[in-house]
Amino acid sequence: MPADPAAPATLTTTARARRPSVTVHDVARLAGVSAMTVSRAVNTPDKVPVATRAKVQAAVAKTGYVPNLLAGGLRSNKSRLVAALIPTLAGPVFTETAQALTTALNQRGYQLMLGQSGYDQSHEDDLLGAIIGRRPDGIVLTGVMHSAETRRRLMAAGIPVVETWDLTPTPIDMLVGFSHEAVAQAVCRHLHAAGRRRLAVIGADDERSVRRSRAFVAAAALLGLAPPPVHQVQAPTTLGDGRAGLRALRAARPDLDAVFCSSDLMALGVLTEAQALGLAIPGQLAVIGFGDLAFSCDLHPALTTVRIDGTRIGQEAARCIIERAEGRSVAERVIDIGFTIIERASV
Amino acid sequence: MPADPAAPATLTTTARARRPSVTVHDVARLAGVSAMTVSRAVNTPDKVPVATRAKVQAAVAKTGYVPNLLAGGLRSNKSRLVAALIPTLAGPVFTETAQALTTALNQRGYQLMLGQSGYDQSHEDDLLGAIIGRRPDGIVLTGVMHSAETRRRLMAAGIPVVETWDLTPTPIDMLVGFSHEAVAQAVCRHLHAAGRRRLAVIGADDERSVRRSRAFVAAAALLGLAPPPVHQVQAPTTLGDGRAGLRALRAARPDLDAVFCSSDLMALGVLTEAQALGLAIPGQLAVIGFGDLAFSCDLHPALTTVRIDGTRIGQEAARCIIERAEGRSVAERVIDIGFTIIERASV
DNA sequence: ACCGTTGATGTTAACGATACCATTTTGAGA
DNA sequence: TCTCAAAATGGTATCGTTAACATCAACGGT
Repeated sequence: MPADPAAPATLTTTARARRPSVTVHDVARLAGVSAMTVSRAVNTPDKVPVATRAKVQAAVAKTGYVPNLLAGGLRSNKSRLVAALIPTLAGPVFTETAQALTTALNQRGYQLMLGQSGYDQSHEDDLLGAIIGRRPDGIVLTGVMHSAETRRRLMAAGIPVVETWDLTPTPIDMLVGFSHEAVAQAVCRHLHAAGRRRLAVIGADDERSVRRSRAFVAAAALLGLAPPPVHQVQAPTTLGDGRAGLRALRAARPDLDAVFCSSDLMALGVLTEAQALGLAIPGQLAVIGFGDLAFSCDLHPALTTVRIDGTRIGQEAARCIIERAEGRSVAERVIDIGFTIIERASV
Repeated sequence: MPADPAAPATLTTTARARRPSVTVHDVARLAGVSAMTVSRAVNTPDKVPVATRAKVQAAVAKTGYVPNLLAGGLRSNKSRLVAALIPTLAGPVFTETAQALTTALNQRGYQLMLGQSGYDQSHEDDLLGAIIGRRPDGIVLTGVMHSAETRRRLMAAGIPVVETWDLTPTPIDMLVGFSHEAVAQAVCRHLHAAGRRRLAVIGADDERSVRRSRAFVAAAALLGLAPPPVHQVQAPTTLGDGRAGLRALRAARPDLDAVFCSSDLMALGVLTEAQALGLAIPGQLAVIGFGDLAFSCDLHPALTTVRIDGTRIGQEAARCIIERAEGRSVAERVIDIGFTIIERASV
């Protein structure tokens, strides 16, 4: 016997039925006011007398009304959406910024939309189209290296843009970051001041890390030191890369006395390898990392590293975007948040 | 001399001017077709003959047209947006899933919207309102513990929901996860089989970690072992928590021979503290973690841990949501992805 | 030559909110 | 009591797209 086609559809997950949603008009009717008043009571409660506001709120509660932000955004040209384009979520570096960004935006009623550009450039344009199509009130980018095409579209879209984690004299629009060259210089001087002379670098192959490595080598030359060998690995960096890096560097130069690692994770790798090798730190080898991840202060020995205030980057970026989204102008288009060398036990 | 007020406004970031955007109609006019044909050529190229498609594509390229997805979403009731609610981005645990989710969704033309609920419950409802207001095609939740109010609103909204990282016989809608109880049991048996008898736990105070700790204690009882002491710390867990945890546990029970840590980060803390204390691992103490983070295989000694395939969780969740968003039904509403104990050197 | 089918395209209206302007009510001051 | 500005509220049109339906041409089969 065939199943009765008139039987009620099984409850197991059928296609989403278009359910008639509750609109401002439904609420308005129930509250005995106009749709416009409902809109005002919901979005700008201050502009509505308490009595009216109460009526509307009661109606909202009773109907379970949730404003359709697609409709509102379309009409008002304000989506309350902010997009962030990051290379990857895998590295721990950007999570702090993403976290701060999300929190700061949510507090002000904005949502964060996440896009991962990857370290390759191929899909960046598709992604950008999908993002611009949603008419975000702002876009946060990581880094400053972008294809000419990307820059052009971004500027053409007229959306506020904040570039982060880097510094450039020619930002697309706004910028919150710091100088990777200055970091490398400071680290090199710090190691030199600590009496280290035979330096080396373990860096990644992403744009910003490469610039740190290069600036480190240049700074060493300026200090009259032997050119530090650079061991370069593929981003995102891992603990294993640090271990392998130390092995490789020591194979070439057994007398190294300091290593600058492009991430704390790799520095932990160096610490680990040193322990396995029975190498004393900082006695025989100084190690300095980059990023000051949460765990770095608790390592043994505690890791000396460069602290970047990723939270502040996220907060400032959010502030810039919100200012602009709400029609105010931003005085400082370029914010250099600097960095700090945190001296612990590994140097 | 005061600045001339009549000088052209400085270019520094004024409020965003409403710029007349390019619409389907502009493209249609240029291509000599109707708006509807443009829409079809853009969204369902297969349904349009090549000649027409070419005309439209040329016009799109010339005008720089970017479809307004707010408008499209409003009309078609398909936003191509998926929201993810996670406790925090800070812990490394969920990043793998978020990464996989983003990638899988982007590939199919969906965007991920991120919301951080925090470990407190207070703002969860505001956040939920903002999310539902955007009419996402799906919502991905972390964990299954949600307020009755949250569950009610979610079900009322009629949006496909995937709960992740946990198992329950009564999901809101769909679920991709594994049993924390089963993990704890397996770990306990594993340690027992390795000859360990005086076990302990360092766990976090979040719902899922607490259940692992409890199940571990229950499993120990079943094996006739002394009740393992549980050291509980606040989520998100850190390396320092692991160090402090080991110190605290050893102060109470100096003869411990195995510790189950609720995260690899804490396990690394235990390893670090053991090294500082001169405790041999695994000789004097076995350590097993949870999560199999990227670094765990490269530690010294390499960390034995429980691998959860976070990437697979993200991919399956994306698949479930997309299936439903595109009107198909999902056969398996509950997917148990299981777990694996990765045996390395620390047990 | 006729008819029904398929494929290509166009027309109209609607999704749900808010900007803009018009109207009504309120209340302070003369 | 009257006037007038400010406050409160309402009506209408519109944001840009696509669902739904309508139209028309092309074509194969009888």
